[in-house]
Amino acid sequence: MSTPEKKRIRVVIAEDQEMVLGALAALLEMEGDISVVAQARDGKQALEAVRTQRPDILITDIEMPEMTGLDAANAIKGDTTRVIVVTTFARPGYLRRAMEAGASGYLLKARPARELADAVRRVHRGLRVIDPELASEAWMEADPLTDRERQVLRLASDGASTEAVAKKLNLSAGTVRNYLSEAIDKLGANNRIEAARIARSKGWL
Amino acid sequence: MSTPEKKRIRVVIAEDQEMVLGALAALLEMEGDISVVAQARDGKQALEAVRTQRPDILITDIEMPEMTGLDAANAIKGDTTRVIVVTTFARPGYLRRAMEAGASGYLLKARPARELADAVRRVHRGLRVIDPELASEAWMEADPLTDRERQVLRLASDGASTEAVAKKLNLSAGTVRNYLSEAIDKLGANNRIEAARIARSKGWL
DNA sequence: GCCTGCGCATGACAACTGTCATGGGTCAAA
DNA sequence: TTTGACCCATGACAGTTGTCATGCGCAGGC
Repeated sequence: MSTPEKKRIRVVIAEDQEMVLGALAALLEMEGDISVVAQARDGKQALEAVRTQRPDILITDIEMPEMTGLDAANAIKGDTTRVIVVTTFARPGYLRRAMEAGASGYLLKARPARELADAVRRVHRGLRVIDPELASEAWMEADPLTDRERQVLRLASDGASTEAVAKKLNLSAGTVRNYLSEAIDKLGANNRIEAARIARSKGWL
Repeated sequence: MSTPEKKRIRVVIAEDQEMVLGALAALLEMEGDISVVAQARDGKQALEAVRTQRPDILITDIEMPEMTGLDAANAIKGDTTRVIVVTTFARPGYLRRAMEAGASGYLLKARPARELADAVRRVHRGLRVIDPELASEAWMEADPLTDRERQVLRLASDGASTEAVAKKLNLSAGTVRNYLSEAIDKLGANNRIEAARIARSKGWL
């Protein structure tokens, strides 16, 4: 082979679905200028891999066990390794948090496979890559919920009764009802179920 | 290359996330004995591809727009094309429905990437491939819900009030409450939210 | 220092939800 | 043809949920 043998872009991939992880790695390895130096199954593994491999780029999913990709991104903020978040979800809250965590890219799994390698190259060149679907301002919509409201809503949306939520958080039942009521109001919902659905769809839960 | 050039196993892949679709295709194309003859983004496209390409094997995701992978499997039941369902979810209801739809394989995306090609070969040889995690009898647990109960629960779990569900289904509010009550009882839940969560986790919703 | 936002609480009322008893109808299988 | 499963309905009751007014304490911004 007469490959010019320039230094390849060194990449670590984090993704909790083994099959997808392997497939994405195979995809990137096919590119002559990219090398996958480690594969991680969760956020913690991703962190370790970044610390030991010092890759140019970390490609990470968001929803993973142990530690989310967003938390991992936060942990390596300021590092020389740049982060590209690759996720299923077009949620404003996710994008916002990714940006706050210093990510250089936010790509949806709904995009064609070839865009991944492109994104790697662009980010390596110092550019930012935001999925076009998410690029508009509207997507940066701020999360209106307070921490407590979020906590309460999360538990309630798992099916816990007001009473059960109160016990778990050491609050009075009335207080829990107040928080839920506020959350429902802020989200323009009619009940806790709708509120949870809306919050989740925006990436606020 | 001195490839013996035997006939390759002809495969169609259906998966709604473009990036994953492309990556899986790349993964399989790397195998010398497998050829991806078409890529589908939803169940309808999968059906068309199977009709026109007459592949040996259809690899399909379940949750897709237009038509689920399970429905697609049902539609080509009896065909010479064998079906391997590849999904994120270890839900008994999904496995059961896949089997009833005549699928030859049920594989989780949590499995290593190399198992996909293995599964393709085994199924091509006439074998069945069921993910080990799903193989036990317990997973075949039957869905206790009636059609109406399922419908009502689904709508209610989206946040619709009893009244709203009743309107949508042209039922009286009381009837809806009865169905929900039965569903909650059958699933051992304490309220509609928990009931929906349980049903969903089993693949019954 | 004063205001604002947040956390937490209570009480009261109205609305919604879950349960139960009871009864009607259809349809398929035994 | 009888039984059983499913569909649909009503009414009544208790329990849960959502709303609102009101209040206290605490921290950060101005």
